[in-house]
Formats: sequence, C-alpha cells, structure tokens
Amino acid sequence: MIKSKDKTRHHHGNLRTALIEAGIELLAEGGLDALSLRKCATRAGVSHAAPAHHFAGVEGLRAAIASEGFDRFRRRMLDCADAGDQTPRGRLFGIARGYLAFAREEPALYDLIFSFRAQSPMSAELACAADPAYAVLRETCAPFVPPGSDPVVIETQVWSLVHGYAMLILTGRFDRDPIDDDAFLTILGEIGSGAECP
Amino acid sequence: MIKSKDKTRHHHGNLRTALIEAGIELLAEGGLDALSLRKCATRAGVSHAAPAHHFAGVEGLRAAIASEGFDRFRRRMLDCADAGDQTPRGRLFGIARGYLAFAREEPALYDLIFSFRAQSPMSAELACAADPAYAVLRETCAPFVPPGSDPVVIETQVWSLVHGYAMLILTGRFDRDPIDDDAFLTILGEIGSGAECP
DNA sequence: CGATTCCCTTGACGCTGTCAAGTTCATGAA
DNA sequence: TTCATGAACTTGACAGCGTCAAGGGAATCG
Repeated sequence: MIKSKDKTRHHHGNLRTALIEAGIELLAEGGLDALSLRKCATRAGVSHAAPAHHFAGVEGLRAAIASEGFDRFRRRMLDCADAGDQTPRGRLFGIARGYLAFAREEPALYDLIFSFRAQSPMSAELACAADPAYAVLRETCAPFVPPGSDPVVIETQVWSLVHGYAMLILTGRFDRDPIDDDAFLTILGEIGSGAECP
Repeated sequence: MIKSKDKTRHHHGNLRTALIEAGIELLAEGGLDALSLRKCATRAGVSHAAPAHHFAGVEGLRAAIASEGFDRFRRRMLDCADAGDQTPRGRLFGIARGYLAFAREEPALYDLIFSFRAQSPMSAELACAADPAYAVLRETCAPFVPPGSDPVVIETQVWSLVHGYAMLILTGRFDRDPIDDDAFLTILGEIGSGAECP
C-alpha cells in the first residue's frame, strides 16, 4: 500500500492544488485568455510539462479549476442566503444576490465554469462538480413549487432569470446600473408568487 | 478619388468577406476554439498574414464575425416573429423562439457574439453591431410596458429569462428536454401580464 | 542494498498570432 | 505612353502555446 493521500512528497508538495491556485490567479488578473498550462507551471515553480502529470491537458486543468470555481460559487450563494431573512423568499433573494456577487467579483472564473459545452469530454466530470451548486438552487426553490407541479419548472425560471441577468451584466450591455438589483429581485419575487411565502 | 466600394481588386476579390465566411464555417465545424487567423486565411486561399490587412489581429476578426453573427441573430428573431401571430404576445413568443433557435442552430456563433466582455477593446464596435438586435427586443417588449414605467425593466426581465435559458441549454445542464420550450414560453407570458395583451 | 515506481525535467515538434521586409499589381500622374 | 505611388498580398522569422518522448532523481519496497 502506498500512502495514498500524502501529496507532500518529492520536490514539490501538493503541486496539483498549487497549479489550480495559480490558474485562478491568472484568471483574475487577465481573464479567460490569460490561462495557460505553462504560466501555471511557472507560477508554481515547476517545469512547463509538469502539469501533464496531474491534469489531462489544458482542458483537464480548466475542468479542475472549474470544479473549485463551482465550490466557491456554491459557498458564495450559501453565505448570502444565510446572511439574510431566513424565510423562503429571503433565502431565494439571498442566493440570487450571491449569484450576482460571484459573477461580479470573479468574472473570469464565472465565465470559465459556464464555458463548458454539452458535448465536451469534460461534461460528465463537470456536471458532477456543478451538482452541489445546483442543489443549493433546488433546495431554495423547493418552498415555491406549487403542489403537484414539476419542481424543474420553477427552478428553470429562477435560474434562467438570474443566469441571464448575470451574463448580460458581464457583457457590459448595461452601461451604468440599468435597473438596480433590488428591482431585479422584485421581478424574481413575482415568479415565486402563488406558493406559500411566509 | 478611389472607387471606394470596389473590393474586387488585385488577386483576391472581397477577401474580408471571404475570411468572415471562412470563420463562420470553422465555428460551425469545430466550436469556438477552432477559429484561427491562419485557418481562415488558408480556407480563403491566401497566405497566413493576409488577414492582418483587413482586421486588427485575431480580436478584430472575432469582432467582425460577431457583427455578422448579430445580424443573423436579429434576422432569425424577426423571421420567427413575422411567422407567428401578429399580436404583441405572438411576436414576443416569436422572438423568444427565434432566440432559442439561433442558439441551437449555431451554438458556436452564439457563444462568440456573447463572449465579449465589458472592458474589451472591441466593446464599442460590438455594441454598435449589437444594437439592431437589441432594438428588435425593445420594440417587441414595448406593448408590455406598463404606462409610466421604465421600459428597461421589462426588457431586462424578458431578455434575462430567454438569454439564461439559452445559455443553460448550451451548457447541457438539461439532459433531455427538461421542460419543453412551450412551458418556458408560458413563463415568459406571465411576465407580460398586467399590460394589454390583445 | 538493489530495484521499482512515482514525480518531475529536458528537449523537441507543430500550431498559433504578430511583426518586418519584400513582391506584385492597379491606379493616377506626367 | 511611361513612371511613380501605394495598396494587397507573400515570405520569413520569432516567441508563446499544448503535447509528446525520453531521461533523471528521490522515495519506497522487497
């Protein structure tokens, strides 16, 4: 048996994590195009080909960074939900605020996690990493599902609305605060009407 | 004076258009990553450095292709709107159908036109190219604007909802027809309630 | 102690965008 | 007409990129 979880071996300790961290830094500094295997390697202090032993090419690195990104995304939503009113509507507004906050605070990471397309070889792995984030949305929407109706309908409403709004913000379509977020959240609130909202 | 509009000069006639066309083909065949200046040049039958005389680098080519993409996007929405019921609600559903159709039929081109971020050097040029498409949305939403309210509110609702739904489709989050588009359009219809809907 | 295995390095290859310099051809002037 | 100008394109070069093959060094195991 090998000490399976001990990564602090050889020259570098925990290189995989260091490469992901370096990639997130590069994204924050230079956007999606600034991410490269060689720059991550340099920043982590290893040779240009070292990352190949930890990721399946550049797409593998992107997927690994996206996994970490989805986790931060999930935590950002939960933090906002936990900080506001602990009512179904308060929590719904909370995750929406967290969603928008994440998109604005880490736009390149946000772009990355939603840059994978359906036919991507990584889509299975990515779907796995994204599921916990989606679960947050699902749980928050649950109180608004009309009895006997498919939960996916209202989840799709909420998610499409917030996701689309975030994307439009990032494209810069809104020159300056087109409608403030509270007005947007009011719209979101109307979607949840018709179910109990204590 | 030079014959200003005559592009059929020299070796190649109308190379700029040919390069844009080649780029759109490459996008359709291989997605966003398949687009490169050199491949466009080869496909148009010119040397690898020829495109530099027509575009400001690869970003310039991407912007030019996006301009053409926005125009096709606009026409696709208008075609669908013109084909359905000529009521405000019928036309609203029409542009939504056209929006989704374009995203599904030319996913890479759709990705490209929405890949430019606010701080991009091309954002001014791109905003110009995108305006006619946004005008279609604006006109279609106009009948649903409550008197005395800011039109941008309802435009943002509609647009966010459809844009987000399209993005979620492309990411493959919906394994198989999660909710069909008609159910989605019903949601869209609820947004337009409260104004005249003849 | 020696062999194995893992982690990483080195070097190479083709592809990419970009630049500098040269060539070819159409246009306008003499 | 001939010549000069300049636009359109070619050629060649360079650095950065992802990826592969081969090799070396350290830790572990028999």
